[in-house]
Amino acid sequence: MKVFNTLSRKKEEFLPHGDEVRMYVCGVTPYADCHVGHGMSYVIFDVIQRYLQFHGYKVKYVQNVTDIDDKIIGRANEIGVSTRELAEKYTNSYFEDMDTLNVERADLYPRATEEIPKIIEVIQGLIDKGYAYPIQGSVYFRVRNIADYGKLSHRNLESMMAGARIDVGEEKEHPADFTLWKASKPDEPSWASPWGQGRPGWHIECSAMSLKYLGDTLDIHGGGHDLIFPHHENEIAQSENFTGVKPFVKYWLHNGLAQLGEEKMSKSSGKLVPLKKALAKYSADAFRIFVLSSHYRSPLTYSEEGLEAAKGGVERLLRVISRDNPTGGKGETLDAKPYYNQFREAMDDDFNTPQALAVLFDLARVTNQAGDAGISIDKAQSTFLSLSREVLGLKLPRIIHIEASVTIGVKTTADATFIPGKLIPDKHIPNTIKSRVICLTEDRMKCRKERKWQRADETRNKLAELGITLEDTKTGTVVTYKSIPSEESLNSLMGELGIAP
RNA sequence: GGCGACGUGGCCAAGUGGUUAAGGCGGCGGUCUGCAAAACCGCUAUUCACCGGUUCGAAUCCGGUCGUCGCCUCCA
Repeated sequence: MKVFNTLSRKKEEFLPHGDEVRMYVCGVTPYADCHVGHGMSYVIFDVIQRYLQFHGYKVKYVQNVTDIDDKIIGRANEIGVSTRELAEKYTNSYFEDMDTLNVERADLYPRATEEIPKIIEVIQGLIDKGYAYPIQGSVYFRVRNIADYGKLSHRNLESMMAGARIDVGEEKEHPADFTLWKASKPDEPSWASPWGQGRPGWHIECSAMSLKYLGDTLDIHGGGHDLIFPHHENEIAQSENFTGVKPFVKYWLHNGLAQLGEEKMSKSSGKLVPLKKALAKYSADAFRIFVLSSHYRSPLTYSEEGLEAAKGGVERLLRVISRDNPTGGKGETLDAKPYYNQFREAMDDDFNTPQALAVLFDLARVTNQAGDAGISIDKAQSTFLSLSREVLGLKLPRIIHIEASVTIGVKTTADATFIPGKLIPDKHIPNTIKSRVICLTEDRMKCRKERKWQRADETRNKLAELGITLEDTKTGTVVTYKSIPSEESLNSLMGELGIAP
């Protein structure tokens, strides 16, 4: 298995140093709702984590929550709540979104505010070794002493100075020195430290938490491409010089950023789409397919067209697993092994999910072909499900067929409650609605039997207008709810057709 | 200014030296169907931004041009 390492800018053979992969991914600063860029990033690392497990690795996955920083303080003051309340609210919102997206929980979500002792320990250690210095209640990292500073972002101090965009803090020895501990103002949340009341700087909590929970060397450290500098660069400086152990991280993985139009999606630019908004309109499966159909290191331009395309793809996948296995067929069974192998090969090559998806769609086609030809597809379907659900984290709910009745001599399979774009679980459809729809469906079955095509088509069209599609198959009619209609609308339709409720 | 990434069919997107350039969405034609839908079949890039070069051979390597984006400041 090969992964692209930002540090070497090369694909490298993935060799974790223990029997457990230690993985750390930068989490959120909970001061606002997530946008689709966050969704993209966490879906990607979710798939990476899932694939590692699928591959047979044990994974210990830690993700931080930076629940104290300038933005949290600013926002909390703005709306008049405590920083704790604000962070709590948006941390919950984050988990809500992750659950919607079917993102598996990390093993641990340490909070910055709960790790102050470890943070102080690391800062003190750095001071003791001469890598940091306190001034007026704050502590700064002394970048100049680090020979290999810039190795991750592939830049050096001189070229950074040439950019001339670095603030020259009066207190700092060098403009590139960064804050480890920030002296607090009287009205700000603060913690006691050897340097006075204050709070952690931005980068230090990740070093402290990863060292505490995963040890001196991580196998994987992930995050958005925008974190390479300064965040991850500074983490390396802090961690390696505190522990004296190199490397701090074996493999640095960075995902490309979500873009809106031609620009990067970010809170500061205001160019963003809230994740909740996207997920109100599109299913988690559609979102995941959208994200995974481009390579994780490439930027991804968010668009409704893209989501629509993904939605269409989900529908195909959904139908494959919802097919009945042909019975009384030729006794042959479709062998999905070659597709399984190709899928693994794609994922082994730096998590090439677009390629893996292509394999899945190929498997979808041959499965449908086989099903049409009366060849057994149950093995293919289970391979298909395992790859799409376990590895890609798709939900792919099976369209369920419920035997409604056989009153008219034709097997009626009603129900089916899922739509590819947006999921409506069966249990969310009221029985009063279901019974009316079944009634209408049975009436239509009768019409079809009596060759009253016009009336049958009319029922189908009217139901379609109400968000319910009917598909006639050899074994019956499959009903799919794309939205839940009102009882009145169904009553009036039944009235028009002269059907007693 | 420094560093980096990218430019593949109508849209999205794999492929990075050698079979007919994956896959999805969309479109067109067909099979099936009472008609649809779904599924399946066929067609939809002689060509990979442009110009040169290396090579027996390049979308893939090198040089240049144009265009887009990212980081260098908070950011997944």
